[in-house]
Amino acid sequence: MGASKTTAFTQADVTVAKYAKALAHPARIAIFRLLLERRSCICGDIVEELPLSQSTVSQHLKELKAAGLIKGDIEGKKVCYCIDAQEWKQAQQALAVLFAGDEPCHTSCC
Amino acid sequence: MGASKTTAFTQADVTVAKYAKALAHPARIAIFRLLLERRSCICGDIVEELPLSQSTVSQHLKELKAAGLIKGDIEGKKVCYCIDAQEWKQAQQALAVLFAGDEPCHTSCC
DNA sequence: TAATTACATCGTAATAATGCGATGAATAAT
DNA sequence: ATTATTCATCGCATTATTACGATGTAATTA
Repeated sequence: MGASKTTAFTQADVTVAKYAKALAHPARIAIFRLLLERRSCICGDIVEELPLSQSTVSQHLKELKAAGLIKGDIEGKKVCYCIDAQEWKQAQQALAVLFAGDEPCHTSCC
Repeated sequence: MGASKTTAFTQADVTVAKYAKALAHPARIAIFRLLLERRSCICGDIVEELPLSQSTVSQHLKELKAAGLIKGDIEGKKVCYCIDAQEWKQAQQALAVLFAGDEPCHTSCC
């Protein structure tokens, strides 16, 4: 196969997995960090920060945009990317389920 | 290609991406949630909770184990899985970088 | 010992992801 | 108008992921 059985899972699990998948690549993490650090939006300067070709970076940006995590506004001939604050808050809340209990395992086995 | 250029990225970014990748599937999210809820370890009861075959679940467990997020201890003929508390704390810290600034974008473009 | 149970692994098939060069579209500069 | 810049998209090759049945392994049970 190769396609995940998204039908049979919880909507919440699918959502969390979607966000995790969007961040499941070093390049996309780097892009996201850039957009977090320089709170202001950046454009294709991202390409120069990454060891990837322009087309590859564009593709990673597309995936982040598909997940809803970032937005891209056209500014003349440049494009300005920034984090979608609302969606990112939703993502944080969805991911927060995994950060709940911080206590170790109490059973005998481990 | 198909292989990510892990060489040219920050070690931190590679690490975060590794954890995100491990959680980038609804089945693995479901497994992880199960291990969080029932704080005690579970074994192949996981298979009955998921709409996947035993071999597929075993593969997902393998990936979570490869990322270091869970451990599996053999108990007779059953195997007991649980979250690796130490590694999970490291993962939380690594992922926390993305949860830093919660202020919206201040520039003109968005 | 033989049969059963609980998992892991192998083999296979289908799909997705990664990366890049080439091309295209739109705006800015000359 | 022509050229250059910025970015997106297409096409291709390569590798990774997902899924499952079949098989193997180790421990338990009959």
